[in-house]
Amino acid sequence: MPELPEVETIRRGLALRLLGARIEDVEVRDRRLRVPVRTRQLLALSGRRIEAVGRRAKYLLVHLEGDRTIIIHLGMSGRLLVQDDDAPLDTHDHVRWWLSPPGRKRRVELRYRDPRRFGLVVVVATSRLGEHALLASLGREPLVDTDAGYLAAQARGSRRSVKNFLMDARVVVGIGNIYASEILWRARVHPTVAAGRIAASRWQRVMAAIGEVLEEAIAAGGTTLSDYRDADGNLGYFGSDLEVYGREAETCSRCGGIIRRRVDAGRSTYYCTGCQH
DNA sequence: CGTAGACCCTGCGCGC
DNA sequence: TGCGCGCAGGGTCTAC
Repeated sequence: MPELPEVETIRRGLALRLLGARIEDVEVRDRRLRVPVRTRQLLALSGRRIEAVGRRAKYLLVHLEGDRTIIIHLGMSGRLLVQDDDAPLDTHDHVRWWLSPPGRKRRVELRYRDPRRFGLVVVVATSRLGEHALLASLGREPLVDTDAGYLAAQARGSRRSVKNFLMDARVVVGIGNIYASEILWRARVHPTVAAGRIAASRWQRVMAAIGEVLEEAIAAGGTTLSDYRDADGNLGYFGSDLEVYGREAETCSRCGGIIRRRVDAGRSTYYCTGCQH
């Protein structure tokens, strides 16, 4: 479901509400996520405070005192809800944490909900976070490393499509199916062009587009399609700002061309036939 | 080796 | 109203 801007929006929401909170209790209702939940490991975290909420790629990192981090990935349909009282349970509420925030009487509940169960909740030692299999081979953070030369170097000799290349987390993280289309529209690059055939000047455009599209989406609070919510359960609103994604047969706002959709390996790609080459 | 495609799972909207 | 189908934002594995 979420791409980098959505995850970053959720991270900020969690940090605002849960920093310094102490874990009081945990309940695992369904451990069958992408990586099976280790219930006893999660239960063993009771009593610890949340020291920071970080992010690497689309992984949320809940750092606890005592060298423990909970890695949370939302997959396609995952949500994290922060609730002040016991809201009605959903069939797909898999993990519940009860937390006591500093200076507040009532405890709050953090709830992990994920109908498709493509996400995960994993406990690791903070000191060995970077070595963990989930994180070890991830590529660069696009909002931190903004070096177009790196993309050009990684793409050298590659015949795969530039859209596929941008979505490869070993190269650069956080770019999913929606923003890959949006970024390439912004850069005026056709999604099926071979990554290895893109000139340095065009990589500059692509890199700039990555930063702009992701930053704007974060500023807007994350894209909304069918079911996205931020940490408070509010709808994001960047969805209406998407230029090509989901706009098959509509008119390009830049050149008046027709927006087309193509499907590769079951994933839709949207692009303008007029101004992307 | 690089790359494309299948697959994990559930829910939703659409056409009939 | 009910049913079958296609589609969905991620990541990993397999086969060519």
